[in-house]
Amino acid sequence: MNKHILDVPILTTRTACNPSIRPRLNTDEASQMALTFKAISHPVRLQILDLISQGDGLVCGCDIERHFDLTQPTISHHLKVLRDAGFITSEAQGVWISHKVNVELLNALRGVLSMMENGC
Amino acid sequence: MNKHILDVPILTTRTACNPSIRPRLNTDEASQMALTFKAISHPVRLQILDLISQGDGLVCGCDIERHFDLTQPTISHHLKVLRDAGFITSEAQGVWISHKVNVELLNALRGVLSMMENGC
DNA sequence: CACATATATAGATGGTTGTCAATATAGATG
DNA sequence: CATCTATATTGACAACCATCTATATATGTG
Repeated sequence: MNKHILDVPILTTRTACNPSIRPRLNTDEASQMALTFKAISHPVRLQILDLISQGDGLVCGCDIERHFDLTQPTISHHLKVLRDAGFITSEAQGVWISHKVNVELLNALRGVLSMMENGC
Repeated sequence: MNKHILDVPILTTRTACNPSIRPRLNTDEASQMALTFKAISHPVRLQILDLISQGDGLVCGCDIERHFDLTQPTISHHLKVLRDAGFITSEAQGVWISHKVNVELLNALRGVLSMMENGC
């Protein structure tokens, strides 16, 4: 039961240890998904997402900047990365712009991780 | 109800739009988590993880290489990244090394995403 | 023991990313 | 309208990353 599939006689010239596995993610899907994960693969962006998720749709850039030792353009850049990847939506409210988390995307990512757990 | 918290009189010199939000992730936690997400922020590594998750602990490197147009050292590198981040464990089984997915880590990541959804 | 196969390591290189300073835009208000 | 505040854009630079080629290690087999 703990033996490798190659313990079976090989007929082809090219060895095939476990020929039964097939990619479920095609290249395009995997690339898209990688871009999505990349957007939250930065400590500052994770913390920004953390902050925004607590704000009930009422968090502006200046609320965020206050928590970091980074310049305004850098925070603006990170917000853009999160927005472009679909993690947040931003809406102008007079002078400031309020941000909120896109719950659907986070939920979809949880589904992907779940698939990798089950193997099916 | 849809008004910003700054609609309240300001007493300090520095404006505070939404002073109530606080980071729940400290810098170390966020950095660690970012490294973890970074490991799956690459299309090839996502596809490798996908393949390994289907193999029931019986997938070797050669099973993986076959699915990509990449050299063996490159696949070996990606496997190392996944292993170092804790996504897979690898066990020598004679000539080959069989890989399996670390379900606990995937589950923990789902918990993080869940926290970002709820805001609590 | 010689050789084939699976995997790892080292070093080089081109591409991407995070950050900053400087500047621009645009809404609100005295 | 002049000014302040919030945000975006641009361009530069250093750090990091993915990939390759070449080579090494180690296990199994004739």
